[in-house]
Amino acid sequence: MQQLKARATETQRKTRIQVENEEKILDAALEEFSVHGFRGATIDRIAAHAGMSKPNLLYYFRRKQDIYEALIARLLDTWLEPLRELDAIGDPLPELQSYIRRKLEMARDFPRESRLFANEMLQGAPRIKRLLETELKPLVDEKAEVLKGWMKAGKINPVDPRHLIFSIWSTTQHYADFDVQVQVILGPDRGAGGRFEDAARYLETLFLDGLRPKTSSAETPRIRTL
Amino acid sequence: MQQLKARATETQRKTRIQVENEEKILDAALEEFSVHGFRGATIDRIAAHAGMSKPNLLYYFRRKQDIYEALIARLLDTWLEPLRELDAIGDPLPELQSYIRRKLEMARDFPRESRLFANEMLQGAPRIKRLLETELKPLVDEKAEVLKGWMKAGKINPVDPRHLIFSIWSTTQHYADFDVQVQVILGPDRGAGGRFEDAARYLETLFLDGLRPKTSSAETPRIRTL
DNA sequence: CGAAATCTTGACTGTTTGATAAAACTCTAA
DNA sequence: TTAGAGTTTTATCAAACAGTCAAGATTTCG
Repeated sequence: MQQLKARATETQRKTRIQVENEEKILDAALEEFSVHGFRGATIDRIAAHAGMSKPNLLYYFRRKQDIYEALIARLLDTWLEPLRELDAIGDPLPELQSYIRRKLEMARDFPRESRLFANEMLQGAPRIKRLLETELKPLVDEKAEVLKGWMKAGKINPVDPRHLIFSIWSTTQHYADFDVQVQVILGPDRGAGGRFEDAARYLETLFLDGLRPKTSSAETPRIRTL
Repeated sequence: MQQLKARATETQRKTRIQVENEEKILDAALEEFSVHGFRGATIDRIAAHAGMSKPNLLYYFRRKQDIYEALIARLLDTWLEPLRELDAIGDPLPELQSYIRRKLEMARDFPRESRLFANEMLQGAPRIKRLLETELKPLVDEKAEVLKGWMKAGKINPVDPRHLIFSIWSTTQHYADFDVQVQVILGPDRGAGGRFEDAARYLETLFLDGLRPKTSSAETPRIRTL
C-alpha cells in the first residue's frame, strides 16, 4: 500500500524489492525514452525490457510520466556536475581543458542519459523547462562570470562566455547523440580509448588554438602529426 | 486511382491538388516528426495540422512510414549542400568560415529539419543508415581530403579533419536542436539577427583562434570587446 | 455540358496503449 | 509460524492508433 505509506509519518523507507525493481525499471525506461522520446516509448516495452509485467511495473510507478520524471530528476544533477566543478581559482586553460574532458567522458560513459536529455530538448523541454530556469540558468550565469573574469585578466581570449559553454556542450555531447553518424564516418570504435582520445585531442586543439596556424605564412607543416 | 497511374507508362504527373496537398502534409508531418520522432508522431495529429481528414491524408501517403521517408529523402540532400560547396580551390580560412556560416544559417532557417535529423540520429538512424553510408560518408571522405591538403600546405592547423567536421556540425546545429535551452540561458531572441550574429562571431573566433591568447603572458585585455 | 478521373468523407476494423481492480501469491518481522 | 504488509498476476477497460472501404462530392477536360 504505497499511498498509505507516503501519507504516513515514516518517510517511506523502501524495501529491498522496491529498490531493486525501481532500479530495473528506470534502467529499462532510460533505454526506451532515450531512443524514442516520451511519446514514442511505451510502458509495454519498458516492462518487457525490465523483465516484468506491465501492471507490476505500474505498481511502482503509477503513470508513464512518473517514470519519465524520476529519470529526468536524477539526470540534470549529474549532468551539470562537471560545470559545477569548473573552478574560478584554477588555471583557466587547464581548467577548461579538464571541463571539456569531463564532458567528453560523460558522453562516453552515459550516452543514454545524453540522448534522453537531447530528446527532451528537441521536444521543447516541456517537462523540465522550469528546472532549466531554476537550476541550469543560475549555474551558467555564475560560470559565465568566472569565464569573464578570466577574459578580463587576459588569460583566455575574449568571447561570449555563454556561447563558449554551448560549444563545449554541443561538441562533446555530439559523440553520444550522433553516435551512429560518427560510426558511419569513422568506422566502428575498436575501443581501447582510441576514438575517445582522438576526439579529446582534437577538441583540445580546437578550443585552445583554433585552426589558424600560428605562423601566418604558409609552408610549415608536420609539427604535430595526427 | 493512384496505383494505376504509377503502373501506367506516363510518369505520374501530379495534379494541382496533389502538389498542394502533399506539400501541406509534408509540412505538417515535419512539424510533428521533428518534435516527437517517428513513433511519437501520429497520423491523426499530422492530418489535423494539415487541415484535412485522416483518410484523406492516407489517400496521398498510404502509410505513416511513407510520409516519413518522403521527408527524409528531401532532407539529406539539402542538408549536405553546404558541405558540397566547400571548395578545394578557395582560400582555406575564408572557405571554412563561410561553411560555418552557411551551416549556422541552415540551423536558423530550417530548425525543424535539423531536429528531424537529430531525432533520426538519436534513434540510431534505422531508416537512413544506408543513405548515410552511400551519400554522407563518401562526401565527408572527399572533403576530409580537401582539409588534409590544406593542413599539409600549412594553411590550417593539423587536426583530424573528420572531427573538425563533427565540431562544425554540432556547434551550429546546437542552435536549432537545443533552442529551448539557448533561449532559457540567453533570453528570448529579439530577432534582427542579434542572436545569430553573436553566435556567428563567437564560432568564428573559436574555429580560427581558439581560446589561448596570442600573447601568452597575462595582462593584455580589451583588444576585442564582446 | 457531361462523363471520367480525381478527391473527400464517414463509418468501420483490428490492434496497441495507458491505466485499474481485485484476487492470489510471497516475503518478513513479531 | 503466522498475520499482515508487500508484491505479482489475471482479467479487464476505454481511448488512441494505423489503416481500410465504399460511397459521395468535386474537378478536369473533351
